[in-house]
Amino acid sequence: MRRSREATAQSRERIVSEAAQLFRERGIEGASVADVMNAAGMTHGGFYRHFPDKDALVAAAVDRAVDDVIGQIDQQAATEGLGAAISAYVSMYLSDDHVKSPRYGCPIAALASEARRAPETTRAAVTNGLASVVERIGKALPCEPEDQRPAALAMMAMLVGTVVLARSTADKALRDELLQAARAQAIG
Amino acid sequence: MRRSREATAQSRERIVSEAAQLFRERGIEGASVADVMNAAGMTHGGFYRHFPDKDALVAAAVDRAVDDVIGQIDQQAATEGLGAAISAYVSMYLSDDHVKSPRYGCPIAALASEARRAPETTRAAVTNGLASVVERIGKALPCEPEDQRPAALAMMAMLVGTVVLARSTADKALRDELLQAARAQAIG
DNA sequence: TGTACATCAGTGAACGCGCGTTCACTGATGTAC
DNA sequence: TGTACATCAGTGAACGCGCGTTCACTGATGTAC
Repeated sequence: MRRSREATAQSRERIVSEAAQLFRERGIEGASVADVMNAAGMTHGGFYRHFPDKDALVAAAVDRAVDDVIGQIDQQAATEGLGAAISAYVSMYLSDDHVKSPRYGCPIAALASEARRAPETTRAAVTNGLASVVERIGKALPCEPEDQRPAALAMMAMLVGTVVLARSTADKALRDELLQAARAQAIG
Repeated sequence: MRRSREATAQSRERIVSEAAQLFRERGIEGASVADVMNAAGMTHGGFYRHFPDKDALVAAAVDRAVDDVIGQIDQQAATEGLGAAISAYVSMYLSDDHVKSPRYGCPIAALASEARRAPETTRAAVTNGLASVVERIGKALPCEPEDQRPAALAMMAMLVGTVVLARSTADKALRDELLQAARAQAIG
């Protein structure tokens, strides 16, 4: 049954949105096309009316996840200033909730090691997201302008590394220690 | 054809050794049992004479990779002291070679995001490796004893994060910037 | 030490399964007049 | 505005493929006497 243009656009929107969450939660290989379509309320066959293949969905989903994160930062920066927005971002990043729920969290921390073997479109989306966040962190750092970028890169590496390590270890105490150590370094 | 005890032990050794390399290079899901067995010079059927299933091989391979890394540090520490060993480790970690060749590099950076969804045995092997490296880094850091552990955790997070990010981005210039920023922060 | 037999490491075909993808089909939507 | 037809979003069965795993088989090794 053919759908209206609006309904078609909404379907695509649901597919991308669910994919952005499922890929972060289960990994790219861990979430199948059928999984995503079911989450979007459809069967798998219709997928190819929206995307040429799974790789195209992956790229769109990573783009979406990146846009969401950057959008949140920029929105808060517009009302409360960039410094407050970055502070909030770092606090969120190093929170228990973020470690526990990759679904709505940083796509880079969730997908980074799969991205290494992903097609160019996906790698480009990750690179773009990384560059955008680093740029905003840099501007918010209280140091000499020429030191902002390296400091922002090192900060981002520590954020990503902390969350990746906290998620990979089974030891709750070690997880807490990691988060606290990173907070001390990043905030205090 | 039955093999001698010695030949059997050598076969198992080759399987674990090749698995430790292939899993780091291609990921756990990216290297099949048949791939590992071929690399070890055998066909896939014989695998189950050595391991009950692939999960057991993954755990053994991660253990092996971790032991190799820790062994290198400890060996250098025995002759040149822990400080020199950790310095060399950090330099190696933040080198272009390490980013380019996960095959012989840090198993945590290579497998961390897959480890999150891996069985308990694999997670335990990763946790054990992380704890071992952090302990050694802590002892080598020139700060108050009570600050050594958090500083070591934050340092390890930055090392892992830098390499994970450098590997996931397609942008060579950004990769170089990441490594240089991390070196400046870690080494001084 | 030598012999007869049991063991088992490794082979290669076969299995079931889930995956990405294709396809014939349906029927509501969009378009042409 | 109404009608006739073409389009195409979504369904569900089917496909080929690679995976982890199983299994009958082979023949050298290990063991019992």
